[in-house]
Amino acid sequence: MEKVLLIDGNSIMNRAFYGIMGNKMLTTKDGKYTNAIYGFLSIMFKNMEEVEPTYMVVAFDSKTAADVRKNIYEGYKKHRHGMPNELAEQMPIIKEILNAMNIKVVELADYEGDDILGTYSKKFAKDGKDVYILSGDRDLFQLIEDNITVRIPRTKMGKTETEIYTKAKVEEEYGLEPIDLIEVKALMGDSSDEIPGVPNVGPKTGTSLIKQFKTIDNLYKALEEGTVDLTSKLKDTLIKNRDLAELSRELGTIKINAPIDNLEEAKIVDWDREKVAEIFKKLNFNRFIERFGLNKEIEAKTEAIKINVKEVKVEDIKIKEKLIFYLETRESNDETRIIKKDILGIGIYENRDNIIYIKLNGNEDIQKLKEIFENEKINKIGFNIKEDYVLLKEYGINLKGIKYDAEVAAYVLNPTNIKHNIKDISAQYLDIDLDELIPKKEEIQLNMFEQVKEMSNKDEIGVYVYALQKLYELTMKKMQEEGSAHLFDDIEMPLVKVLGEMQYNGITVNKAELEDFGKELKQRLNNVMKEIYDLAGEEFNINSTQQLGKILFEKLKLTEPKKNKKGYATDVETLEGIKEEHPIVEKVLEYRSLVKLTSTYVDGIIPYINPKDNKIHAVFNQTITATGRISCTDPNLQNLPSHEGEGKNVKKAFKAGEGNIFIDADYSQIELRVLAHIAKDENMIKAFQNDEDIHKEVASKVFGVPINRVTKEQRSRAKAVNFGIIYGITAFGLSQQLKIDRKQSQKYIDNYLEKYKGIKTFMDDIIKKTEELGYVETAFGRRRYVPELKSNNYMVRQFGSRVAMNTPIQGTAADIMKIAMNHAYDNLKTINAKIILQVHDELIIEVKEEQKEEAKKILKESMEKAANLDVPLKVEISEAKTWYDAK
DNA sequence: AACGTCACG
DNA sequence: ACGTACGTGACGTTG
Repeated sequence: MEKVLLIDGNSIMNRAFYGIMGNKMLTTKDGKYTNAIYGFLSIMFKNMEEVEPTYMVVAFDSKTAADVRKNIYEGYKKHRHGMPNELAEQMPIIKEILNAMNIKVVELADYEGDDILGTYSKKFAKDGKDVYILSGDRDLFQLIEDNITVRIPRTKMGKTETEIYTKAKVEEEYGLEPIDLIEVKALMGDSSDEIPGVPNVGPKTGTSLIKQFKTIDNLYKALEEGTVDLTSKLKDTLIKNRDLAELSRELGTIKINAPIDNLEEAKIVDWDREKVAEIFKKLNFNRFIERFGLNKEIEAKTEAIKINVKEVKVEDIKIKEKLIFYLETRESNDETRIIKKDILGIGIYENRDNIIYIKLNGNEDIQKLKEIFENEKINKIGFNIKEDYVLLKEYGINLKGIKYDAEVAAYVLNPTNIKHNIKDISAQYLDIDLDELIPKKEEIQLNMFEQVKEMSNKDEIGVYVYALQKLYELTMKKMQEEGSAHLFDDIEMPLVKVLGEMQYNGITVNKAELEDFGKELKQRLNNVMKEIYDLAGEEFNINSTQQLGKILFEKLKLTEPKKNKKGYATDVETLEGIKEEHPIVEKVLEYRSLVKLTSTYVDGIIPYINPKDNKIHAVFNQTITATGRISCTDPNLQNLPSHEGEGKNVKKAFKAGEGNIFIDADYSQIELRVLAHIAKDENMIKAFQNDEDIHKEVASKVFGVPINRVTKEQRSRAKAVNFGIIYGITAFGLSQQLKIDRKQSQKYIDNYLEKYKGIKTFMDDIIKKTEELGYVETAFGRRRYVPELKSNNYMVRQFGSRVAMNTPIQGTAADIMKIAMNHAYDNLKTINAKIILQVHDELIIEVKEEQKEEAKKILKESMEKAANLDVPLKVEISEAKTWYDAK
């Protein structure tokens, strides 16, 4: 007899997610969860082997399926929380796999998975087939008949077993026929689905009633006739709750009338093996690939895109309009270099049939490409071109015509993606595993006879330029579709060379001065350390928060703060709170600030001073932050001390070169101005148009005092509120910041949003919009996806809404600064002034003293005209010989 | 590798 | 009843 396997998709995915593969969280290379998919397939394959079906259906709940029963009874599955994201993201993939296997997947708007299975099972059974239902849910037992069985997977000692429920087994276990289970459930209810049932009737009473009366209709008929021998209490409850019983029966009855006609569609046919192989490969399901012999399909696919790389001599290269290139490099130990790499060769994509590799033997060969690199008309297309720019600059070559950078493109498409190499980006956007296209190195060596030594990776480089070309086509199109082409072409790509310049230019640091400062700090550090040991009565590692916590809170018994996750909290805030209790606390704070200074800002920075030019060439990253800001590393010059008295001295060692001077330009209140503009808030726009002190202005409105009566204290509180607004304010956050109670801070917020109505509207609207679209945008079309807003975790959702509020503000400000940098770079070229640093709203250039006035004018104008907002952009300018003195 | 801490906008 | 302001990078300790 023909056999039918019906699978409860949601139930089995759930089982697989939570239990069956639970101990190891399987993920793909890019961190996507696959454990439920893997578990589902394992269970499915096992059951296919055991059942040997000729028909198969997998049923899933549609999003709105439960609504039908909810309309009957609003409590139905009311508190059922949605599946966790880690599981939800696996659902579309399992469906994709089933489709590739040509297994019938059914999802119907008004029917839950159970109803679909119910309908199929009855229809197939009527057709004379043996039906096997695979589910983790015992509710399905009501469907069991002579030729319908239910199979429940169970884990036992790490092994998956199947429990088989036939009609006989149900009768043995429940003492009832399967169909009777509907009636029992109607009486006893079901807490997991939130089916009410009759109060005080549990499985025992329910079962015995149904054994006696068979159905609840019979039961009630008997009750009406008074021919029942039950306790009066039970009789009363049953009579009183007849509605509930009948309602529960309706809810708990699996429907068998879903609109399904064509059973033949469920007939098993061959897989689309190529598709299945591709998906398994992507998911790293190597055991399944092995088991089903899918290697052939995978090999066939990679064979189809085999890449032939031709080696060409540098003299023979001719490039007309675009250079799609990838530099082959090797680590260099030369301490005087900025990019510590040597160029070994270059890969160039001419067309699909001409993928070229050129071996470059030293500077002489590299210079032969100078004309091409410096020809502005030849569009440069590459990967992480900023580094190429600096590297080539060290070879005396000015890379021009930078058109497209795949890393930057990937960043524009999704700034929260943390992929920064061509392999990962290709895997993501092209669905190609570059490693598979690169021939194994051993093979090369076999064919290379004696030239093993200077072995080049020509094939690898060839694969990279092949991928580059593909990425170029695909991502440019994608950016156009998404409306971010302008951001990419006119803001991000021109910025590549500016950031390269900044790194190449560097900033002069007086090493001796910094070392002297370090010596002084270390002496003081020693003294403070001894004092702490004295006060503690023992030596310990003050850097260890654990040891420090023990000393402070166990040995010295200082008031223990509530804050502790793993041990005691010992951060500034906590220590400030117990400063009065013991003199050691103040010493610890001093120690901390001295350690920070020496380790991060003196000892941490000195190794980065280039011995050849006495400069630090910090790296400015363009593809890191979620909002579009630039970040800085090796070392980070964007967080040198500048508020705290002592630490500021570090900046004294940062000096303009001989005969030069720094010009420091600062955007005044750029984020609040951006907020005023995008929120179109009348009051705030007016304040900026009149060039008023915005914090004072806000204080006046929030505290209801005339502007000339605002106290310092009020202004400073208003300033904190302004910051809070930008971050996506919470009453708690503000209360912490201002050390006031929540009610008070809530009042400030309410007042603020009452006075600045436009901002209130903006905040509400942007959250709604972000939720709808799944992403939020800056004024220049930079997108940030905010999946957090769809989380089932309240905290995560709250975070998502703050992100939705903050990103357009911080991000638009970042966009404006980038535009300003591009303009400044272009406009300052004529007077040979160099941009050397950017600190988010601050830009520092270095220029010959004679040209400082002109430089100031150009810089100020470039920044103030960067964007045309409803409020003016204001820039404050200063000049100084050291960074310390700037501002 | 993750956490705590602290420096910046 | 829960645990919160946004965005970074670097250091040292600890597992």
